[in-house]
Formats: sequence, structure tokens, C-alpha cells
Amino acid sequence: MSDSLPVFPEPGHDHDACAAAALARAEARCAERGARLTPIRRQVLEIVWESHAPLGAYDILARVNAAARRTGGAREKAPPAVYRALKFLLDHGLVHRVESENAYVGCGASGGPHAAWFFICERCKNAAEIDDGRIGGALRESARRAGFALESSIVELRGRCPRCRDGRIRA
Amino acid sequence: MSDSLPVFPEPGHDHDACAAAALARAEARCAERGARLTPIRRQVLEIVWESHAPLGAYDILARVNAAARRTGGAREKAPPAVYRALKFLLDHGLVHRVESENAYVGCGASGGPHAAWFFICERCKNAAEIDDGRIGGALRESARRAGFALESSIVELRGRCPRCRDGRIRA
DNA sequence: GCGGCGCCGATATAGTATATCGTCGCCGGA
DNA sequence: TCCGGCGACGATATACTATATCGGCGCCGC
Repeated sequence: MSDSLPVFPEPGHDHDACAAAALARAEARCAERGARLTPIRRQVLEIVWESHAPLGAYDILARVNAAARRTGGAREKAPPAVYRALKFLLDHGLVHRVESENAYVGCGASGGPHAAWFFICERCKNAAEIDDGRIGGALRESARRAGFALESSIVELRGRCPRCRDGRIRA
Repeated sequence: MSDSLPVFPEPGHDHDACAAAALARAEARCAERGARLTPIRRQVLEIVWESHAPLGAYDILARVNAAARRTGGAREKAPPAVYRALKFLLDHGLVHRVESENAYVGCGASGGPHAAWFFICERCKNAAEIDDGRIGGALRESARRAGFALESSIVELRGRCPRCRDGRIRA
């Protein structure tokens, strides 16, 4: 469960399948917990999973409303609708917040609660969750030495993902 | 230079001296660099150093304007004045931004550029810089294994500082 | 002197997030 | 059946955070 390599999307990445799997995991987790994945919550989750790049709340809102305009005259949603959906998804571990971008990204893990640590590519903007026991060990050890009672940790590592480093690949 | 214990203020902490030392370091660094610590920049730095708790830009602005009202009728400053000062201080490594709070805190280090990693106490709100080589090692090693070209890192560890853990001390 | 530059004032606006209140629908208990 | 509670959502207003842009002023070097 620990120390798997981070999952920046590979060249052959089947994103539709990737997003579908995430939605299926979300359905399953909500079912387990008796939580309701209502239409707006599900739609926000689908939008977040349109890519591996964190998306801002107002970008999500714009897509929700664009979809509403396409499919018929439903009234525009207001910001609280999206923020409420995001809060639900955050509370249930289905999305993570990227603090350094005020943005939200789908949680790629199927397991239970876990720290949200990311590599974030400055070029393609994708974020990949880090699953590395040594980081956790170093953080816990540092806290222990300092007498600090660690409750949660934010780790956001910025740079270039394997595909974007060296500027070899266009996008 | 590495692995010193983090500096949450001790009970006997002489904060005036602490802030004065920070100001002196800032003067020295600006002198070295030929950068001008203008009155507004210096004032923002002093305000940030009023405590070890990160302060929001608009809180800083309010204190700047409160001081102006006390000392005479100078017109109120507008937000860009504070943001410009903060940018200068950030660029010169005199303050750090705490991403998870949209807030700013004085840099306690005298050395050159360094990652800004923090313990942040949820109770007393103080932030303490972490200087722990093992964290950096773990982050670099994790990036290396992932093929990720690391450019900068954000680490914000939330919890209870030594004085506030166990709820033993009032504030 | 005058041109360039850094700094700042001033205004406007963009971007992010929350408070509050009312309504509706569902479900369980009296 | 009716009622009460609760969760979800709509709607409006507002708070909080940050930046764009333009113009003026003072300093310095030529």
C-alpha cells in the first residue's frame, strides 16, 4: 500500500477508464458510508476528473453551468452549490484541495484516509499523489523530535513531471 | 546549519528582542543586496514580526492604517501597497507565505535561500520553521525515484506545538 | 536637462469563499 | 395520518484575497 510510484498519466493513459474507475470508487465509498452522491456532487466529481490538473472552484462552476446551458434551460448554479459539493467530496476523501493553487483534484487512492501529498508539474499542470512511506516517516520523526503533536500534513512539491522535464514533449 | 530544533517561542521568549533581531537581519540583507527597505516595507515587516503567527495581508493593511490614524492624518493605504511590500519581502527571503492560511510570517533564518517548511499550531496559531535535513532528503529521494524534477517544496505540518499539546497551558 | 528607473498612490476589478435564510422532500415516530 | 427533524439545495448578499493598470514623483547618471 505504500511507496507505489506516483501516477502521472502515462502516454497511453486511457483517461475515460481512469475517470470511470474513480467514479465507481466514489459510488462504492458513498454506499459503504450511507452518504448520498447527489447529482450536483456527482457532476462536480466528474468535472474534477476530466483531467489530472487541479481545477478551481469557479472553473468547476463554469463547467456546471455550461453543461446546464447545453442540456436545457436549468437556472445557473451559484458558488455555494459548488462549494457545498466540494466540501462533501473533501469530507469523504473523494477529492483533495491543492493549497498552493486554491484548486481541487480527484483523489486517486482507493484506500481509506491518507495524507494528500502531491507532485505538481509546473508545465502540464498535472498533479500526482505521492505515496512514499519515507516522507511520512521523516515528517513524523521531525515532529516527534520537536515535541509537536502532528495532526495533518500538507506537502506540495512543484517542478516538472517525467514527461515535461527537459522540455522534450510538447504538451 | 541543518537540523536545529524548531523555534516555537519559549515561555521566557523576549519577543521585542526577537523582532529587533529580525529587523536587523533584514537591514543587513538589504544592505548587502543594494535593496531598499523603504518605510512601508519596513513597517510591514515589523507588523509581521509582532508575533509568530502568520498574518493575512488585509490584517497587515488594517494595522498599517491604524498606525497611520494614530500618528496623524496620513491617507489610508490601499491593498496594493501591502502586496507590493510583501512581494519585496518574499523576494528577499524576509518573510514566507503560508499557503494553507493565505498568510505571511517572518523568516526566522539568517542564512540564504531555503525551503519554507512549517509546523503550525492549531491552537496558538504560531508557525515555526522546520530545519530538518531528513525531510529534504526524503523529498528529494521521492522525486528522484518518480523522475520528477523538483523545483520547490511546500511543507506545512499542522497540529499542536509543545506548549499547546495536551491542552495544559492556557495561551 | 532629460531619460530611465524604482517606488508609490489611486482606482478598478478579478478571483476565492462563506454566511444566512428559506424551501422542499424524505423518513421515522406519535 | 400528521408532524417534526434533518439533510440538501436555491438564492442572495457579502467577505476575503489578490492583481491590473495608469500616472506621478524623485533620484541618478549621462
